[in-house]
Amino acid sequence: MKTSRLILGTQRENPSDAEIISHQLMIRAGLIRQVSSGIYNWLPIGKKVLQKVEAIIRSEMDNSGAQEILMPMVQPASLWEESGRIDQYGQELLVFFDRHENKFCLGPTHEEIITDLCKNLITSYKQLPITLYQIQTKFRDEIRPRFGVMRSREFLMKDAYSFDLNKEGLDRSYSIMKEAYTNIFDRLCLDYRVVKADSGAIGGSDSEEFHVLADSGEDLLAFSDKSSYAINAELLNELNEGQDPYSLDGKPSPDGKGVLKLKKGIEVGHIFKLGKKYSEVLNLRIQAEDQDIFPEMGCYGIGASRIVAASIEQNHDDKGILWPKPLAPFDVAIVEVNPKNNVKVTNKCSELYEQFKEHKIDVLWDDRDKRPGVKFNDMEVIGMPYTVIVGERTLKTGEYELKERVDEKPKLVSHQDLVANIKN
RNA sequence: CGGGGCAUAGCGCAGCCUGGUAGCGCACCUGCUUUGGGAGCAGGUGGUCGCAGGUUCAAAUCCUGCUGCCCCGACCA
Repeated sequence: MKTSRLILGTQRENPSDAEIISHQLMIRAGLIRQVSSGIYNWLPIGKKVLQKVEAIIRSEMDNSGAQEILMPMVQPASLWEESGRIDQYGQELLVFFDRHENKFCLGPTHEEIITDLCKNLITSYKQLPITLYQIQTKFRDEIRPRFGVMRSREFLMKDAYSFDLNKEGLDRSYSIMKEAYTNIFDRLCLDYRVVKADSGAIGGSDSEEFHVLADSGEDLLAFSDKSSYAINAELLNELNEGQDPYSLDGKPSPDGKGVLKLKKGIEVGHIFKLGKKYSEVLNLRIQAEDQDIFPEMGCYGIGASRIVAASIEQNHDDKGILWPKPLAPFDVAIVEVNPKNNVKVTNKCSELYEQFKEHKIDVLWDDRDKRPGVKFNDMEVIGMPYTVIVGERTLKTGEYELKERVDEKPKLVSHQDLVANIKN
C-alpha cells in the first residue's frame, strides 16, 4: 500500500473531547472517528489492527476445537422474556419493533439465541461436548459510554458457548477455554492478570476475568503479594459488606498468604460456568443414554475492539502508538525522503517495495510529496514497528537505514539484514 | 438519572459581555521557491455559527424551549 492512496486520517491535534491516551491516539492516528456517543467508524488503519486481533482470537479458538458460527445481531425479544432476562437487563437492552409490531432487541450477548439454536441442532448427547463461537458486533445501551471504544455502546466481541453432558465436562471445557484465552492474550502481547470475578447479569457459578493492567482501567483488582490469589476488588468488597474498596490495600489476603495490593485493570475477557441456568429455563433438553438431560453450559467473552484500546494504553510514548508486532497495521514503512528530487530514490523505494511484498511483508510506502518530518511523525503516531528511510544520503552506500519505532535513531544494515530484521 | 461543562470550516480555537459584511492557526487545492524531523511566499476552496421559536430595522451575539456531545457519580458480560 502507498500512502498516496491510503486514507490515513492522521491528525496533528488532539480532539478536545478525548480524555484518555488510547482514545486520543486512536483518533490522532486515524484508527477511528466518532459517529455518536459510544458508536464509531473504523478507518482503514484501525480496521487492519482490529483484524489482527480477530485473527489471533480466531486461530486460538479454532485450535481449541471450538467451531465458528455467526448469530444475528437482531433478536426476538420473546426469547429474552422466556429467559426472564428482559427485566434484569433493563435499559441496557435496546428494544424496538418491526413493521408487524413484533418486539425485537439488539443483542448485547447471545445465551438465549445459542441455547435456542441448539434445541434443534443438538439431537444426541453423543454430539457433546461442543463449543461454538462467533466474532460479532454487540450493542449495549450503556448508561454512560466513555473513553472511545473502551466503553462503547456498539463493539466487536468474540463470544463462545460450551455445552457438556455434566459438571465434569463443563470443568474440562472451561479449562480448555481458559488455556485458549491465555494463549490469545500472550500472543496479543498484553500485560494481563486473571482474577476471580462477579458473574453479574450473565449468571452462573464460577467466573474469572482477564484484565489488562492500566491506570486508566475502570476495575480495581486486588492481588496477594505472596500467592497467586487475585480478585476483582468489587467482588471482595461485596463479601466484606460494602466497605471502601481502596481500604483493602495492605489488608491480609483472604487465602491467608501475604497482604493485598491494588491495581487497576481493563476487563478484556470474561469466562463463566453457567451450569444449567439457560438450558433449563429455555428447555434445551438432550437425549442421553437412559434419560433426557439439560446440558451444563459455559460462556466465554473477549472484547475485541476494547483490546485495541487496551493495547495502546500499555504501548505508547509521547510520539504515538507503539504497536507490538503482531498487532501493527503494517510490518514496515518505507519513508521516501524528498521524492521529487531524485528518481533514483523513487526507484530504490519501488525496488524495496516489491521485494517486501515478495517476502510477504506487509509494507506501507510513504510516497507523498511531503517534508520528511511530516512523514516521520505520521509513521510514528500510527506506530509502525519499522521504518526504512530511503534518501540521497544513504543511497550510494549500498546500506539501508532501518529505524525501529522504539529506538531513537536508525541503524545501518545490509539488504539481507533488512529483510531478516523485519521478519525476525 | 443527579452534578458540571461545551456546541462557530475536517481538527484546534477567537468573536458573544457592549446586536450591524463570520474570523484565526492547522489541514486541503493551485503556482513558484525549498527539502533528512510537522517549510516559505502568493493565490484559493470550504460555514444553514447544533435546532426551533421569540425580541429587534437588524441576532453567532439578547430571551425561551429543545437536542447533541464530553467529564464526575450511580451502573456495567
